[in-house]
Amino acid sequence: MTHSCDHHEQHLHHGLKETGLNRALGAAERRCADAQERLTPPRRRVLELLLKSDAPMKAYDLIAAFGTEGQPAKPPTVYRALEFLERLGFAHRIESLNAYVPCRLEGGHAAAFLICDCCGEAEEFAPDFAPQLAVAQAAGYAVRTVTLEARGLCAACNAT
Amino acid sequence: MTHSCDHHEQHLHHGLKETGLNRALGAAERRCADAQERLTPPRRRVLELLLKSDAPMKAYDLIAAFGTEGQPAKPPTVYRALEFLERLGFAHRIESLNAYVPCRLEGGHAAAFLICDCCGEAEEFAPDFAPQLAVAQAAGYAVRTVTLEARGLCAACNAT
DNA sequence: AGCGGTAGTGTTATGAAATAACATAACAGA
DNA sequence: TCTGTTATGTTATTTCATAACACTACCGCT
Repeated sequence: MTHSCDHHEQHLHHGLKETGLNRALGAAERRCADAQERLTPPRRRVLELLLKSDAPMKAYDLIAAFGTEGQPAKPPTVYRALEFLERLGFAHRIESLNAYVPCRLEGGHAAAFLICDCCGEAEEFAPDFAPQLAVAQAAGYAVRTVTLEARGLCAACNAT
Repeated sequence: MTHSCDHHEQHLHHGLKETGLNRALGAAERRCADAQERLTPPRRRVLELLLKSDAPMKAYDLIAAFGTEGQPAKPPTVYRALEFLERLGFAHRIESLNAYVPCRLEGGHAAAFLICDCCGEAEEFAPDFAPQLAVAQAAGYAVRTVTLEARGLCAACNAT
């Protein structure tokens, strides 16, 4: 993912290294087992790439990075893995960027993001959708999923 | 826009007919004049198509419907018009659908939608983002725009 | 072990969404 | 009228996503 600022260093998510990565992948394995789902090699690989990344990744970034020797994946391979990861709550799609991030939160799975238009970072937070759900209820809607994307400048980029 | 249900009749937004359409376009003209902007023919045409539609329209729906004698527009024509309409607050993009709707609200311009996955209708509402903005503030984010999209079933589709 | 169903993958091709780049035209102000 | 700016027309390309179909791996059954 690109970023137009020059102070990328100060930012929060630096992609996981060995230890944290293995822990996260292990946790995913376990949650798959619990759900009677399989974290197959391509799915695991895509999750790994997302976890390693500092910022949201585009589908074609993942496609390019997929192979360990530089060979790209075929698009459906990655899109199918992303679909799975989203379904299990391991990843989220950021609609306004056409990009994907690994889920950084524990329990809940409604997705909400603070997205920095300068450095490209996307910070996930646990949203409180109470007022919006009240509106939905008043309108008779049965809500299945809610996503919220707030665009602006992160603290570091705003300071510069 | 497509819809999978068979009770499309009961729904709320039926696209504007002559009178309402002219009123809405006139209002847009006036707001442009106030803002020292120009509602040029292609911009006006795209806004007209959005206002007439029952449901969110895809960019290529607009491209196809643009010419009065069936000739399509060129993509940049429509995309530029949409960019303008969004900038002036006359239209919104629904990210999770890659589609556009005319703004149905008066004052505020943060966009929030209840989207029916069955019939394809998108109902705009005036969001109260207080809890989310509190989170943003705590994180030091300077928020520029917020969009919220709630997917589910509208009252009519849920009943069936 | 052998069988059959379901879920997952590989592959080719194509479709849908959006923009780059550059030429031309319309308009407002000096 | 000249000039800068904003908008449009046009060609081509890039980016994003999925359809369709053949093949394979795995699970539960008898």
